[in-house]
Amino acid sequence: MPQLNGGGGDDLGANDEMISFKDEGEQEEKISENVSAERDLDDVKSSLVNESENNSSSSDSEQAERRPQTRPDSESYEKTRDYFGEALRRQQDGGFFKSPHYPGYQFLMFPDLTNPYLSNGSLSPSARTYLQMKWPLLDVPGSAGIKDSRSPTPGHLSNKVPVVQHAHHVHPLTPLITYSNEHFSPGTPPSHLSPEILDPKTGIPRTPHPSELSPYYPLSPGAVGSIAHPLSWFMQQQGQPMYSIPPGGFRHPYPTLAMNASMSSLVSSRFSPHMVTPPPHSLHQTGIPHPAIVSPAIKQEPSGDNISPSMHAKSPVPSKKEEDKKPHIKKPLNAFMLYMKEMRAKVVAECTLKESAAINQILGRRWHSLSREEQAKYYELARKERQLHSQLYPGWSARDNYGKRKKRKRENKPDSKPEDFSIRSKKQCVQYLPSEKMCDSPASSHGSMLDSPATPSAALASPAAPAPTHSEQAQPLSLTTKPEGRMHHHFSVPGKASGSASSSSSSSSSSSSSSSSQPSIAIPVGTLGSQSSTPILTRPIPFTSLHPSMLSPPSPFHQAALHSHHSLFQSQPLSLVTKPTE
DNA sequence: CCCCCTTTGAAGCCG
DNA sequence: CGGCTTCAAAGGGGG
Repeated sequence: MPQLNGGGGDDLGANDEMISFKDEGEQEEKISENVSAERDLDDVKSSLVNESENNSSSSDSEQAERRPQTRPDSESYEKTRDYFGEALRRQQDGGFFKSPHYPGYQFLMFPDLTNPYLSNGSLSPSARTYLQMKWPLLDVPGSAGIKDSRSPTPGHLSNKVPVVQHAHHVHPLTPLITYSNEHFSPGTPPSHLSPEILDPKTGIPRTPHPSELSPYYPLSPGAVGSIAHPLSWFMQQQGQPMYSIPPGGFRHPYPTLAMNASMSSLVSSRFSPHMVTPPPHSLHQTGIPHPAIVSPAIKQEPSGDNISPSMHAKSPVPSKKEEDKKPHIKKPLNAFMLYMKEMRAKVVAECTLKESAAINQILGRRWHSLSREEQAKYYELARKERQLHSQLYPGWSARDNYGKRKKRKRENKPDSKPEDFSIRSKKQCVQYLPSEKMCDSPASSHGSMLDSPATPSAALASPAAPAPTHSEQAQPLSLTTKPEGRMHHHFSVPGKASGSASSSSSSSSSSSSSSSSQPSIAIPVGTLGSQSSTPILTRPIPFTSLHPSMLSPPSPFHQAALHSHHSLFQSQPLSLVTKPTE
């Protein structure tokens, strides 16, 4: 949330833009450099591409770099191209945000299964598949095209969609939208809701039609707030409803927000009326006092009964019983996660790879390749989500989930014994990058747009607000993977970060961008070694398979840090290798 | 069966 | 205030 402040959470709009611009300018010292850097990147990339890409035509790869899409079909390419072109034009016109994103809002209404934030709400498998559809929607035209060919059309899916879950989504969303508005202070009356969305007649917020939505986006650069709505929809469509409220649970946390009804109607109309009905599992429909209270998970948390009164208080470490009872409220998704959700299916479809790790790498790359505008969208979405989340779950704090995760991933293991660590290390280094190589489109992508700065969002929310350019620069080299990324975890003790861990991690972290904890960047060998990462490729991917583009470095973005990182990268080019543990 | 892996970002915790 | 850690999604792979 602090970030919000920076961005001026409330007013996303114009200010954001301004800010973002500023950032860029401020960014470090050098805008000009950035530009040059971009060029370099392009060059580098192209060179890399050529080198790396044996199979795929270099030309393709190049193009791919410029376009976000990965291995799009020819059609998709063109579409994309057009799409971007339009975006550019619009930008030029003066509106950053004007670019039409997510044309497919229509799909938004997917029924989602359960509240995304609830752990319980896990999607059924079908749901997941379902998700795939989502991206097509979101996706830019190009992608959609692709999708069609390869995967079932969304429409089909939608049909398939189980009636079961969706109901939740619907309602939940509404709240999002409304809240998402500008600031939605908890107390904010519905009236504040963005006018755009509100129904003129009733004054009630209405769900934007897909068609309507898209327009909004482009329209108001300044009115970021307004955008929020669309975004929220967008998100949902992606697969999971952003904030779905437990079916029964809180249906009306904010009764005032009539949106629900309207929205639901929309959805229902699109999908099936049935959807509206609450699913059986809705646990506490009635019982829930606070919106914040979420129903316990249907699946995961059996106990799910109601949430103890304390819930909104957020008991940090309740007894087990309590924990069980407490619904697990998930963290709001950050920009990247949102992006992942959206794009994952696409990437998967394009690539043969199925492993999430590999896909995520690609996604990470793509993320960097996104234009700021695009990223900005996600940042905003994320911001809105956070806001919404906060409203929905006022008492919730991220810490509530600490320790809840199954096991804390890495660290937990018994601790930071060196042994453990070594173990872990073995896998880390592996690069999952898919052999498909093409899958990920390279970076520069819209590059053309890149110049334009400012990600509003960046300014707003994301601290990182990255300038894509930087990242790109780094990319080329980055073959490396991040070795250490998780290494620290080993060291650190699960419960609390162990000091030792920190130290070790620090090395990595240092390399890493400022904001991001993870060091995605390649670290100097020495450092790595300390961490132990042994780069063993557990799943070795043939080099050939790897594309440079895919490998892009992690997150360079972050302003100042970037530069430094940047240098690092160069110095240390690939680490694919890894070094043996210390 | 569960965790790991991987990505970025946000938030929390700790010093 | 800075650094480090945890968690969010996702799904094949591995133990």
